[in-house]
Amino acid sequence: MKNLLSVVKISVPDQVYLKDPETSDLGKRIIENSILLIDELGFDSFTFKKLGIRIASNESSIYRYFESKHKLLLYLSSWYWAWLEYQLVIETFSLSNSKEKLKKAVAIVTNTDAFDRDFSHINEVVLYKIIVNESSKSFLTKEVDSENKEGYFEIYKRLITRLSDMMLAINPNYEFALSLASTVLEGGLQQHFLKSHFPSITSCKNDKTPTDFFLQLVENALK
Amino acid sequence: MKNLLSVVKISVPDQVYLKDPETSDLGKRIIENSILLIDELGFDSFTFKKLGIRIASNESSIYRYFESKHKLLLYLSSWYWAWLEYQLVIETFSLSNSKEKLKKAVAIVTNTDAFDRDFSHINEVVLYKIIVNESSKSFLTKEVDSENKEGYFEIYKRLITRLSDMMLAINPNYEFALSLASTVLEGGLQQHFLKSHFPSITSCKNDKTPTDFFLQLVENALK
DNA sequence: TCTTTTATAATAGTATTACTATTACATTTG
DNA sequence: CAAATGTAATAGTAATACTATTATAAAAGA
Repeated sequence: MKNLLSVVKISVPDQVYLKDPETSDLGKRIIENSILLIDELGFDSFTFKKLGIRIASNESSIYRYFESKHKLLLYLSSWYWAWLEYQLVIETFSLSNSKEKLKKAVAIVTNTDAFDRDFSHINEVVLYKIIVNESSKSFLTKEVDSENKEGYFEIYKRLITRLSDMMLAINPNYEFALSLASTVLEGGLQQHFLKSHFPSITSCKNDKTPTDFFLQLVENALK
Repeated sequence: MKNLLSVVKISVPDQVYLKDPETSDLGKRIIENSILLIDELGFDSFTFKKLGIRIASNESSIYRYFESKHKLLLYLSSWYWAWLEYQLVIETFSLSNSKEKLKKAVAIVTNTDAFDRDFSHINEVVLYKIIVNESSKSFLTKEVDSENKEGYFEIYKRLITRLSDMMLAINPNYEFALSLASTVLEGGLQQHFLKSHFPSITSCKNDKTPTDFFLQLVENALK
């Protein structure tokens, strides 16, 4: 897996950055350490100044890459969705059975498969924690509609559409495929969050994963 | 309904406020107008200073009631969940059939019933918009765990537990009742959000409501 | 009635943060 | 080797969340 990934570059919509962070050493340090620092401090307390100190660079140098910390969050989110989409495609490509395909897809999207992959400077395990805790903040803003028009959420929407298509392949008459797909994706994040912070309102524990829950839910819904 | 509600006070955990806003005229104006202003500006751009100007009072007077704008959001969220719980209880109380009970509960929680109620100075229609767009910000913080210990999310959790119990009444062997209940509650908000901002990734339109989707989903899950 | 106490509100701040304007240095290219 | 460009640092500004202190009004007690 590592070898295969090494020739692939996850591509993020270029409207979210001013300068592609993949093109310089500083850029890569910005991405690598912003993930770690957002995880440590939470997105609200995270600032470019603090990041600057951490990477022994200057706040304003970071502004050369990202217009704001909000755009950085958009970058990280898009990167994650792109990475998930990539996994979804390659891991289901060879499967001929529609049901097996969907099962694999749900498992990937609800993140049970341990993250044994390692992609360059990006720590996917920590990035996943950020996605669980912070990703909704990327669209829960007054600017969603204009940012959506700018294409910032294309990968996210495409991922949901793919999942939805896999559901329709099993039952073309199911009329809520898109809603079920978006529910599985966000619901997966939610159940992981509940497991960590509100265990009393989730059925998921070590032996009963969010993936188990959603696999069963999807199967019954499509019957 | 109006008459019944007029003798009931929705009660919110008293840790979230410094002074109960229901006990003074200024307090009521704070609640009434914060709902309208958060809806207009979004929570991020909302400030106590702007609210002060709107209610012709001072920023610091508002700090007498709420320690921070985050606590105010916790207040508004708790109020909404308490109000939902109240509806859930009274509207399902007289129903003897478990299935009918659950159907009614899912409909209330996913908010299809038009809001024909009017509760004093609080505009529930606008408050619902705030819940859809901002409520997750009340727990997606680094302080969740400590605030959870303080009891800030009790009503929310109790609401989910109630819904879960109604599911178990129909199928006591279903092992994901809590997860399904939390998925329905948050998923309902999510689908309403998608309808407004990302219509391409939801199946819900005017004639196909989130309630329709979740009613079917829950029914199939509990079979 | 007058005084003390308490509730309520206003003034005038401070510290921090997001962000910018400008300048300096370094590297590449012709 | 000079011009152009990429990269980074300095030193700010405006706005925000929040606080310390003071003023005013209402209520309660003597």
